[in-house]
Amino acid sequence: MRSYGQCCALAKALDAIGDRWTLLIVRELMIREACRYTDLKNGLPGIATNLLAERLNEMEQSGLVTREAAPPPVATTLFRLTARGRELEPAIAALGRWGAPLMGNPQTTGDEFRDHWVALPLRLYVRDRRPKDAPVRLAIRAGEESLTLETAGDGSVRVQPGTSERPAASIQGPPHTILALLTGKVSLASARAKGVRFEGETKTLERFGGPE
Amino acid sequence: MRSYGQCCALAKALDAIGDRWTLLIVRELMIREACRYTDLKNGLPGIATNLLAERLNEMEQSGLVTREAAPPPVATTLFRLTARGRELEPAIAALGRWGAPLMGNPQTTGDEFRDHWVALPLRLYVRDRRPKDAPVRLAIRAGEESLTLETAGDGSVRVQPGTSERPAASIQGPPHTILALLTGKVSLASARAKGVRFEGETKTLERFGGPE
DNA sequence: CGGCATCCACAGTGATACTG
DNA sequence: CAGTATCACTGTGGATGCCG
Repeated sequence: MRSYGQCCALAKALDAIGDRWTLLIVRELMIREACRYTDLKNGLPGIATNLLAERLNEMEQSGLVTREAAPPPVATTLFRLTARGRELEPAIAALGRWGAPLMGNPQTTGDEFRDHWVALPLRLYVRDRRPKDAPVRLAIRAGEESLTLETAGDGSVRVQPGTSERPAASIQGPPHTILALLTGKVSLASARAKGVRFEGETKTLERFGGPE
Repeated sequence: MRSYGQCCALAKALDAIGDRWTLLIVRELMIREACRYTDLKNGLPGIATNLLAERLNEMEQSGLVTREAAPPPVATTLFRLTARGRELEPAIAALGRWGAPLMGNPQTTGDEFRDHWVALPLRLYVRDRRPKDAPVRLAIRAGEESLTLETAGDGSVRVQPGTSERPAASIQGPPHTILALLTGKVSLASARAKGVRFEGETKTLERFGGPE
């Protein structure tokens, strides 16, 4: 994109990440840590393959992304965010908070949905209300996506792709109902009515909540 | 712009404000409160007039901006942010923080600069370290722009365009040196060496600082 | 002068096809 | 799998014109 050519921090940020698709690529890499080209393409429905390639090159140039050749078992290139790229998290959180009211039901809007997208709001909005208690691990199966949520000890939670070993509890169901349950927007009873299956100590659930 | 068509809060936010120039228009309105078309055009060097008109229409449609006919002394349309538009402040702050390291010296980069732009970082980054003390008003003349900075009582500061009545102190000089002085990045002595003139109680200055 | 609308050259985008 | 190539289309920037 053309630079705005303005000596302003916001304009400079937009010069770097204001291009179409760029912030969504950051979103994918923030969720998945290391991605193959094809993972990115699947996680970004609607992107043209030439644009994805072009953006990845630009983002590598500007120090947001690194490209590494994975050893034989994988034998492909992996894309990762750099530290500088991960520093976009507060901006993405703020934009996501602002954009949340604009989301409609994907059934009626026809919007694309990917189960793994729920990892981002989980990471950004779910708080550990008792950070000093013993750490807890939660197994989540949101749609077809398996995630592990664990308390980080500072009030935040870590969300990793994959299944967990010996979780304190497990939740399975539609992604956005799981999110609503863990941020305290719906009760366990009404989440169950919407298809959520919860196994384990109920009071594990009380440990989690939304912001503030 | 085309919608991403994704059921994701970030994608929805970008659908609304991801267009080129849109966030910079929000920046202008956040600094100036009420703007004429021409004020916006002057504050956004490089924008084509048709694009400014088009963006303002889109932003009015999507509820970010209102247009009001000012009464006879002014006799022109004024553009303002709606409450929803002002809610973008955290996102703009986060992006600005991220973009700040990318700013170079406008002398060498050839970037455009407007004195009033400094009001945004002043408002976002300058903190009142003793919110419980009596409120204080500071007269600032950054380049050719007159601003009033006053403590809000909650640790933040308000920054308004225009001159102040009976300020506790006054600062005059190059915009970014004034910003560096008020966020505590440079001492009064070295700010003076860079062309800042400060009048009033020196300890007024100690009341202010950057984030954290 | 303030607030656009119109026109044009060109850069960015999206769909598809093709390749090592 | 990880792209590159092609091409129609849309968005952008610059200039200019119009109207109260």
